[in-house]
Amino acid sequence: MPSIKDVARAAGVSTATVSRVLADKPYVSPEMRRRVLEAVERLGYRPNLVARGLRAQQTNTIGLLVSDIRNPYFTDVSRAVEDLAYEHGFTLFLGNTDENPQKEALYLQSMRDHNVAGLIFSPTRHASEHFTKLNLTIPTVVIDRAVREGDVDMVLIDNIEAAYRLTNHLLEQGYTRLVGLFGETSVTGRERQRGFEKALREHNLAPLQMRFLPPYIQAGYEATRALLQAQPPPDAILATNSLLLAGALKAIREAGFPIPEAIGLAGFDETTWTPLVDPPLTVIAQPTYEIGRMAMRMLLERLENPDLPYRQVILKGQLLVRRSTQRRPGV
Amino acid sequence: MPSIKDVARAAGVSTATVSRVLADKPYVSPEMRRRVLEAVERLGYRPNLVARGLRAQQTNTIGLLVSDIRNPYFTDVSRAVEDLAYEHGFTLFLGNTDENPQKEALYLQSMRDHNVAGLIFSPTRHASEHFTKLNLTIPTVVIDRAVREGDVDMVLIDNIEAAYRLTNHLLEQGYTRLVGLFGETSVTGRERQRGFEKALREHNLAPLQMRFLPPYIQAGYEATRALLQAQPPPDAILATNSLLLAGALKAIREAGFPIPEAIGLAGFDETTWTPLVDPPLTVIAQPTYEIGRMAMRMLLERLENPDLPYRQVILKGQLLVRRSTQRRPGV
DNA sequence: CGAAGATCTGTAATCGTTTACAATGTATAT
DNA sequence: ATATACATTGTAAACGATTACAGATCTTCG
Repeated sequence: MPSIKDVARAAGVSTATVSRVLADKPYVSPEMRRRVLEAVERLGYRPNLVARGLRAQQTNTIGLLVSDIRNPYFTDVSRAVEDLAYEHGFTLFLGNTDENPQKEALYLQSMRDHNVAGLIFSPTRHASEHFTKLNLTIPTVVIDRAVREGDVDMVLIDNIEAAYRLTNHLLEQGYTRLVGLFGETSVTGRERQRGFEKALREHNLAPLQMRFLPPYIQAGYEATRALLQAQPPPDAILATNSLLLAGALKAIREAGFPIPEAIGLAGFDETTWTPLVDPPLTVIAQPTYEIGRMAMRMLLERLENPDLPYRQVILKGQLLVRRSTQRRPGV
Repeated sequence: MPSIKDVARAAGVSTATVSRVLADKPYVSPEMRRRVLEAVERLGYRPNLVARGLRAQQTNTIGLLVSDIRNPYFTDVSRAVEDLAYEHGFTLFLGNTDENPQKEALYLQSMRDHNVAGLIFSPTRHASEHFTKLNLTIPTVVIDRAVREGDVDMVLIDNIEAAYRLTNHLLEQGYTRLVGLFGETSVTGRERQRGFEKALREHNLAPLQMRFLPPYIQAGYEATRALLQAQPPPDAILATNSLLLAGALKAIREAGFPIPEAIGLAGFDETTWTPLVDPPLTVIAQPTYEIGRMAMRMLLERLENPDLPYRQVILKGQLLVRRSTQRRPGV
């Protein structure tokens, strides 16, 4: 692997000149430029980004920390972040925190140790104290979950409103014995619960049951299975992420309750399968790609201009009504 | 951010001693060790990985290059890779190549420029010549697609056999007018086609149609829509990845053909939704997590011991028979 | 013609580590 | 007591880039 010294020697110039040519600095004669470029070409020289990162005290990398890349929401977000990062010459560090504060802390450490230029991050519910210390140093955009302390930009959706809207839709369809399944690990779950309860309260109803669950299909499945045993059973289930939703669907199917007649099912997050299952599912679609894009754009802007005021962008989810909740009122 | 010099000063020792303590080298007196650790603790010192990477001429990073992280296959693989990387103190660079040889080449460059310790990589069909040059330098494990040249380890599944098995299953169920949808961008598609044709040939049948398509749901949807217009229409469709499979399902649904009676549907890749759609889909499940784990394990072993002979691990897919192909023969 | 300024190039310091080597002191063997 | 080995610590040179500074040359203009 040739270094800048090799190029300098081959071109018969100093390393300073090579560096200047490559950085397109002024005050380089055409002749020197020609010779340097020729040598670069001939040797196949590529600047060592590690060395550059050390000297410049900043790298062209950004860290993306999510709870689990397999969650379709984060898959899409990551893809958007990567696209924009690629376009701007940044490389992406990826980490899964599994909603584990300790893992989160270790990854935050690691990102700082690698001297990333910026961070896009979905913090766990008890965002580690490590985080608040860190975001003073590293420009950070928080996604998916609001965070109180710390100077950060945020990209969120209005969870309360979205859950409220979805719940209202169920109520309008005539469902009355509602059950809510929420994620237990992030504030997102809490917020969606608030929207759920608010809608019920306005209809003078109370939730039949509410469960806070870890983000696994299995958890949604087991909880739903248990809930369906109740007398009377719920007549609608709202699952606030795609994993719980998949689990709920599986349980309802197995128990043999016809959807949407005996029981309505609605949830969060549009995925490949929500329109393909039987029946197609009513969901709140989050603009995942747009969230990722916006987060990365805000990060780039802050890197450009660190004195920008901190911003909080709230995007709106979209209600996609499908057959899983299409029951005539009063049936 | 304190550097090793600050620690040295605070502890009243040289930087060499600090480094030795932190690296657990022998020949350090207990007293020095105590003082250094105390200073490290007090200052909150963390070694700068960029500087270390420069000096050591190797980093604790590895690159993961896939065509699209949103493909559930790669999502799962990446998660497995990340898990193992995390356990071993490696950080992951992620890149999407979009099956675009130019993007692939740029990312390979970038990974080398960052001096990654190793690479896990699913090459496009015309793996860039850049790749063969590169893998002489960087230990590489190729996944999903076999590659002829270059010294690399590989983790694959036996695509010919898997497609053969799946096709045979369709034939045993009495389907005779088979259509195959294959990925056009990787050798994987070609191999699966070979297995498909082999099974048909052995039954003295010929494929009704074969299509090579880009890896998008939309592509599978449009192709299937067109194919269903034929007279006579196909009575079974085999789609060799989850995206084409989703598209095919959507098209068949819309056209109103009952599955599995009028038309059988089978494909590759187990996902969240394949057992949940109507009807549940027969697929070849690839051991995605195991593939990622194995790839990372092989990479770690090679980093440990560069002189290992190159290995090719072939895992077997699992045939999951579900309702979408369950037709009594002769109906 | 000479001074001032602009242009071009190189020397050497620097970023934060690790480590070869040298220097010093201490214990052990003869 | 002397030679030898070993233990402990520090000095300084790398790793590969960028850049402040200075020196050299060339223009320009009064």
